[in-house]
Amino acid sequence: MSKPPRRPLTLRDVSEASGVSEMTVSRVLRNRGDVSDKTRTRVLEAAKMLGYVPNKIAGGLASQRVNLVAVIIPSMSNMVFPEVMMGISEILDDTELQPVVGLSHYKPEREEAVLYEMLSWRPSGVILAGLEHTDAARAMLASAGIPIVEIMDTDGEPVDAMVGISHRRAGREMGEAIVKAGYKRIAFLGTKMPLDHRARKRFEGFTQALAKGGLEIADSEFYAGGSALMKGREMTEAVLERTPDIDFIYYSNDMIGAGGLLYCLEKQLDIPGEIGLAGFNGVSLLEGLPKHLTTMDACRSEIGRKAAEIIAARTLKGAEGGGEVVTLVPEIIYGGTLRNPPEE
Amino acid sequence: MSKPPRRPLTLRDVSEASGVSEMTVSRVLRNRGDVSDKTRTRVLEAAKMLGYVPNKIAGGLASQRVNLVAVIIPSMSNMVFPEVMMGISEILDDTELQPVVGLSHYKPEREEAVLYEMLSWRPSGVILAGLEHTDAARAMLASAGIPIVEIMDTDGEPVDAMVGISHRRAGREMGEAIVKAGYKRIAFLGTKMPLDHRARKRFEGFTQALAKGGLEIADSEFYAGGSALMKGREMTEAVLERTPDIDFIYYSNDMIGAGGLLYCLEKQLDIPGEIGLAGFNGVSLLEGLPKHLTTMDACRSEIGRKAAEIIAARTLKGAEGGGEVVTLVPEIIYGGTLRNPPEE
DNA sequence: ATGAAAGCGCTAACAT
DNA sequence: ATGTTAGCGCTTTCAT
Repeated sequence: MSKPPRRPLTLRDVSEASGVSEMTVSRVLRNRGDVSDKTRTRVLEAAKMLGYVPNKIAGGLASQRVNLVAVIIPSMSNMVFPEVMMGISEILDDTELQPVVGLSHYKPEREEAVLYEMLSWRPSGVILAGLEHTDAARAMLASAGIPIVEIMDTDGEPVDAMVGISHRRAGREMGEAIVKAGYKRIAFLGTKMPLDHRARKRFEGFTQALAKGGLEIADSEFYAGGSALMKGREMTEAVLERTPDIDFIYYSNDMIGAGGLLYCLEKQLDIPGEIGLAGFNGVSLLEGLPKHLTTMDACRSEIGRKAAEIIAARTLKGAEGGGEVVTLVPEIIYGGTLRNPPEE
Repeated sequence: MSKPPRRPLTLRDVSEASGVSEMTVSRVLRNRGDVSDKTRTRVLEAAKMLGYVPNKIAGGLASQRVNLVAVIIPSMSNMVFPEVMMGISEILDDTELQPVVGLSHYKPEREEAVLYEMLSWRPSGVILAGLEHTDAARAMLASAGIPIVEIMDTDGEPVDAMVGISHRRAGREMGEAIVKAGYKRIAFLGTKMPLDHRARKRFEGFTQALAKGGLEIADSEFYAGGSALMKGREMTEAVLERTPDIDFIYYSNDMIGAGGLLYCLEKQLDIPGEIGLAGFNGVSLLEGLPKHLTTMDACRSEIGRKAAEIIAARTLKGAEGGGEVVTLVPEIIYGGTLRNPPEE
């Protein structure tokens, strides 16, 4: 029952309490170098008794190494980035590295500020979403002298390494499948986010595939904010009223897709005959809906894992590396809202 | 187009480039102390040109102050903690403080390890979920010498400050509302998590309220893992088959509640007449379902905001404080799945 | 308004 | 296996 110390404990305190030099205490606490079992035990006991917590600020300064990995993502609010985080943690949990997360809210200037802040902690590596950044951010990344992995998207030039999928291709493939299934009057529903480059690239790939099939987007609608499920429902209703002959709706994410699906089920529309639906992401959250939405897996946890592996390999194994490119290939997950192609 | 420096830049580099002492450069970069406009401009230009990023490791060691707030939560996977995080960020964004998140995965030992790791960075404060921790964790918290705010739950004794709701009371009030509405055969569906103390307390309060009304839980089911929406559906089906006279189901979270709601709608059950349903959390994610689930707001972002305010006030305004207790009172959100009490 | 010196708590490098 | 010394890059404090 000793009262809490006013001054935080230092190595010196443990050194004095155990009668061992600071250096040896440091070695014990870090499991580095040869220390006799007897000394080790004594030090550990003293440290525990005092309630000593090492000061990584001082340690980092002295060793010039900080086991932090900066992770910068746009948001936490739609489950895709939390899943990426889980993939990252899964790998880093087996190492000494620790992820530290920062949010950009899809704003490049904010991303730049967060990056600056994080780099000032001298992390061992940086993982950040997307290939589009401010010039200043790219400059900081390029001169940071640590592994940089840009994730999610591979349609562009990375500063260093990149891990992701081609969203252009993802949109194109879904477009091709829809065209092939014989749908003609196709609508697109998405988010109103000029800065969501990945959604934009999917949209581009999608329209491109339709064009190749001689089709154009028959209608489209974009939203911002609010409950995605409800927005999906509302936008679907709006589009179907405005353009009644729509026979397919491609949603830019599964959540609004689910809202649309629920709406169509309620209206007793024949899915996928009368109307087909598809989303994007493969959100397992939504398993359990009355009917499964056809969608495309964005390989989120795999992306997190690969990115973390690159950082870990270069940081810990001293592998030289640099410029790694990992392109994952998403596949359509058929869920019963996209009909089979007509027989030849 | 200068090539990236091998050695990270230091204050000295900026000092030399600008012809101003390190000390003055430091003052400019921190906006502290009097510096002439001329000097300031010169320093800022030099720093920008070189691409200098301050070293907070060194700064933190020298100043003995680190603007980090450690936040330890169980998980990111169910939207409740991300919402708490948003509340925290909302407040801290207006200050110099920065949140750093660690996850405990509902394991006390893991929480202890994460806490130790975070305390070793000497944060300005700690926010952590729940009042139940290992003895070692409580000891660390008690002797850390910084503001500690335990959040979510107020049914217990905090180490220092606490902000949350009484889950016991939340469960009791929902139980009372259900009893008052005249339901008699009441089931409970929840997660199989002995370490989720808040769910346990809600359950306790709930059974207590039923007991006061002369009722007992008629059936119950618990799940672990998997898609909550689907589990809600499956468990609802199981319970209704096993105990067909069930007239109310209380779900421990809105996600499984939504799954149950979708199942009941599909089976064309009369809600809330034939069967009533209620959840917990007030997840706006689910607005857009064909029928709204009656639930209870857990005040998540408000909890985050209040907790951050306590840390900010004590850290920045030097307010002495200590032991603040903020008890928020959640209210039932009626959504059409709980019938009105019978007329007297 | 600016500068010089000392030192934050730890670890690398070099003894012994 | 253990100890000693010299910083790591900044900020504090005290001068000027």
